[in-house]
Amino acid sequence: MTGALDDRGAQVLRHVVEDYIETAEPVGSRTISKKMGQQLSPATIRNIMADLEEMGYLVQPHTSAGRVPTSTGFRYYVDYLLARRKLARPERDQLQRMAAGDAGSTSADDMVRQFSRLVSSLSRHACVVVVSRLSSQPLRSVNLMRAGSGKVLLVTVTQAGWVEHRLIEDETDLSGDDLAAINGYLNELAAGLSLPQLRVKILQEMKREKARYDRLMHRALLLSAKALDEGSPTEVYVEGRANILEQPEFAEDVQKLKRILRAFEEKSVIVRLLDRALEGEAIQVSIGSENPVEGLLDISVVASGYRLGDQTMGSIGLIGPVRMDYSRIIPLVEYSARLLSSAFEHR
Amino acid sequence: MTGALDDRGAQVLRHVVEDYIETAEPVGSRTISKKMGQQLSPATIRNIMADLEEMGYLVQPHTSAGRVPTSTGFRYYVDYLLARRKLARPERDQLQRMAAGDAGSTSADDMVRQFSRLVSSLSRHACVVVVSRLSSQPLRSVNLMRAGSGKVLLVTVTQAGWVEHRLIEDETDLSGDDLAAINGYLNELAAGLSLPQLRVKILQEMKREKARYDRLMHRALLLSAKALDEGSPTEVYVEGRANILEQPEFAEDVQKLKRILRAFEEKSVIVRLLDRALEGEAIQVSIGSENPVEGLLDISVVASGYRLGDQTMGSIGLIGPVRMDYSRIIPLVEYSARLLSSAFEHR
DNA sequence: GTTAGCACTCGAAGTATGGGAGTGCTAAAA
DNA sequence: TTTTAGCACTCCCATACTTCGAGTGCTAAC
Repeated sequence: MTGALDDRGAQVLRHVVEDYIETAEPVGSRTISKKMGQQLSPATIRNIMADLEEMGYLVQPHTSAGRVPTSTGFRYYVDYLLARRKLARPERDQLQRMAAGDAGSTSADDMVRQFSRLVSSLSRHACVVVVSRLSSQPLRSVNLMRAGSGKVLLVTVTQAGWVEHRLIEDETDLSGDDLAAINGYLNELAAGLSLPQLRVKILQEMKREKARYDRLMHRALLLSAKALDEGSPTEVYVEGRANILEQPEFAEDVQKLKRILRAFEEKSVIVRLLDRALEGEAIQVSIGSENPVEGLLDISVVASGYRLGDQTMGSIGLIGPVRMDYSRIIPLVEYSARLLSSAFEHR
Repeated sequence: MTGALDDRGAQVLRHVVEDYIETAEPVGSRTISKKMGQQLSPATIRNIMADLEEMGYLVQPHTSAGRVPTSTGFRYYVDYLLARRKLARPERDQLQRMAAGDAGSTSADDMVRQFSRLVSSLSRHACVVVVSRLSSQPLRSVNLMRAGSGKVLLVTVTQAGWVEHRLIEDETDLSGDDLAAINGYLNELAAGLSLPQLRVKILQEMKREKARYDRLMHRALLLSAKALDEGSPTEVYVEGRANILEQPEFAEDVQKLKRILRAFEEKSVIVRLLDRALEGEAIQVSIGSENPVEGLLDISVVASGYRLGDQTMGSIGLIGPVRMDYSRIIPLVEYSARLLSSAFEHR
């Protein structure tokens, strides 16, 4: 199976894929012949298609139906045949406005949510944004606040504007003045560090402070160390789930639909779908059976990491049917990822 | 239409509703006759059912099919015929553990999310929790933090443990010491007040400070006043959307399904569905056509407000098909609302 | 190597057909 | 007067059968 393709075979495959993307129906030889300007008769096309089938790029749902591309077929198309369309001007403008314009007064959180919603509506697929390496970002400020008797809240703000808070249990209540003093001290320590770095620093300081017997500061360090042990959770934003319903292939088969929507309820599954994209910055396309979640054979994921500074910080992806319009979706995701990167950069 | 029901009619209606809830199929006279211990023959039941139909409590999908309760029928059932089952012990225990046990170390946010998820899985419907009157809660502490050049973050923690933050634009950068001073001052002002109250107080103070020409404090007040102008957003938690798919009546009709899932994407729609429950503490049942969102004729909402202190703070609701098991769902929602109230009380 | 021609396949859509669940009505029984 | 047995009737549903057409594979001619 799966031999090399000559140019003609490739062109036929391309047309089959593109027609199938458009119509969601099996494609016949006559259609392809027409699409190729009748250089070749349907009969010839049939021969070529039979070859393509033998090589594993196409299948027939049943004898005497047209052909449908397999995952392998789509993969070949995406890797070698795809004519990348540039993103349309108005879409680019919309995205840019959303990513940059609001940056001023919107929290990072809201910005991502709105951005993801826009991408989902532009693509007419479900859009997922994962924010995962929060803890590796350098901090802008750190603050302990009172949050009830026996409880203190540690609020951290990263330089990119992500706010995070965690509750710490603490038997002895600290006075407002104490907290203020601690905060001053903590912020000095934290300047420019990431959370794990801060944690290390705090542990070092604790040894020194122990010697100095400054009870208050020791207490501060103890508290923060406790909070930082946990590590940051991964944030996941999903918008446009309902777009899945627009796909004719799912509207017919409620079982598939169920599986997919159930999967969307579980954060961890979504993260798993996208986490390959976290590796690098390049765009990742997982087609049908290729994707890392078993049981979701009917969906594709187009995702890309985005970075902050010099490391990837999360990923943005579109989830739709295998039959998605990659030539439009891939540039869209690429551009969106780049925009996200720069939006965080310029905060 | 819609006359009074004698006892026999009511009993028949009750059985029709209950059977329909169980089977999702039109109910015939023979079935009812059996259910009632054959005190009455099918023929008699038929007469009664014909009456019930005339009064608007039942309909026939077509001649020679059984009957299905109308919204009016369900309404009558809920108002007068419902035998309220008590919540099963293990379910109560689970809920209690979730609401109380975690209260210590979990943020209010997470607690609500997990609680809602549990309620959804117990009920096998979609569970929504709305947190809307955040701003009326008394504050525990307030804090300004640096959040980038020209930006300051105002973090507020309410006594019930809700954390909120808002970004404020601010041209001149304040030093750490300045912020500390401001925070001390703000916290003194804020003690025991709710956000709007704090806002009023700040505006008062601004007048006085102007006279005193204390530039720093004036600046602090200006910042906070700006942030507080906006009012708190309403938080919405939805869990278990996919449960909708389990209902046979929706699995068949993809159009309905689409409408419902689309509605779930829009926060404002969900809030609208539940906001009747915000009025008081009593349980609210909106059946089919009764519910405030047009176009969602096939779903029912069972919701109840929950309170913090002496006023309702939000609501919790279950959303499912009209044919939901009210006798189980109503006590579940009631109990959940009460638990939420007390969970917030004891923070 | 390409193509016209043709028999063949198979699903989709349309058309009987019988069975059954359930009804309404009537007339007799209680 | 209320209840019930009896019965004709209605209409959905499942099944089977037919037709239609899109599309194929193969063969033989170009």
